[in-house]
Amino acid sequence: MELRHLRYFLAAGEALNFTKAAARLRVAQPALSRQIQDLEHEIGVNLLRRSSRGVMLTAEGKLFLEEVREVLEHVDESVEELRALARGEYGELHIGYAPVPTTEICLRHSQRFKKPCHA
Amino acid sequence: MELRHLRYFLAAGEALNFTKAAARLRVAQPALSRQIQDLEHEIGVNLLRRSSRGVMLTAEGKLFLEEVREVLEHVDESVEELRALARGEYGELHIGYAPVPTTEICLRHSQRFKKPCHA
DNA sequence: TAAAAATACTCCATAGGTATTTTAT
DNA sequence: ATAAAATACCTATGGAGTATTTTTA
Repeated sequence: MELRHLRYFLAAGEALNFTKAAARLRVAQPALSRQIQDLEHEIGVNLLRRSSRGVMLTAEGKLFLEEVREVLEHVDESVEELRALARGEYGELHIGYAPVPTTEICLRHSQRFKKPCHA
Repeated sequence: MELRHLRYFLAAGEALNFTKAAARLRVAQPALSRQIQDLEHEIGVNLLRRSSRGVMLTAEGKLFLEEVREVLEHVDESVEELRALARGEYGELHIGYAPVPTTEICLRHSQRFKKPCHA
């Protein structure tokens, strides 16, 4: 299982229509269909009920859709948090030596530090 | 980004040695190296510091490793929960009609229902 | 020089595309 | 007859393997 399977399932579970979901994902409809078939086979559970009028979520599909939303959000948030840390906007501040300590020293390092300055 | 990148990073971040991590993942060492390079390029952050003695996590890498652990655990748990639901071991129980209702009716449906039976 | 990671290249598995068929309304 | 999903088949991207080079304790 890869994030692709989860992203595709999320799109299909929201659109409730493979053709529209595929368009939103910018892939062809059969590609989406097969990825979701593969996902269902791998986990061994039917997530969607197909018909010529579209798609319905099964009870299992409803549960999994919520989990998938959380997982994908968690991934996105983690990456954003990581980039913010790398830009130095966020994280712990370690000051070992501060001549004539004032709050100015803290402000020099970050606009967004969370803990109160004890320097 | 795919789960493969996260799984590989987790293995490398735990083993702190690409060769050993690759062995654990049952892939060749260059395959692991390239996937992690790709991951670092995609998110634009160095996660590991390489040396001929092995690997160190950067501050960013430490943070991300924790998030990745949670994400992968969440995925695993979701799938297990889903399979349990499909096996009928878990989930809500809806009874619309129950002639001569007794607790026996509830037990017939599930060994593991969580809510008390109100039938 | 030994141990580990990176690079070069080759191959192939599979994701994705197009065309078509099946299905249900 | 129409709209949607499934199937068949083909192509090609990129993931993974082997061999080799680079790097640094």
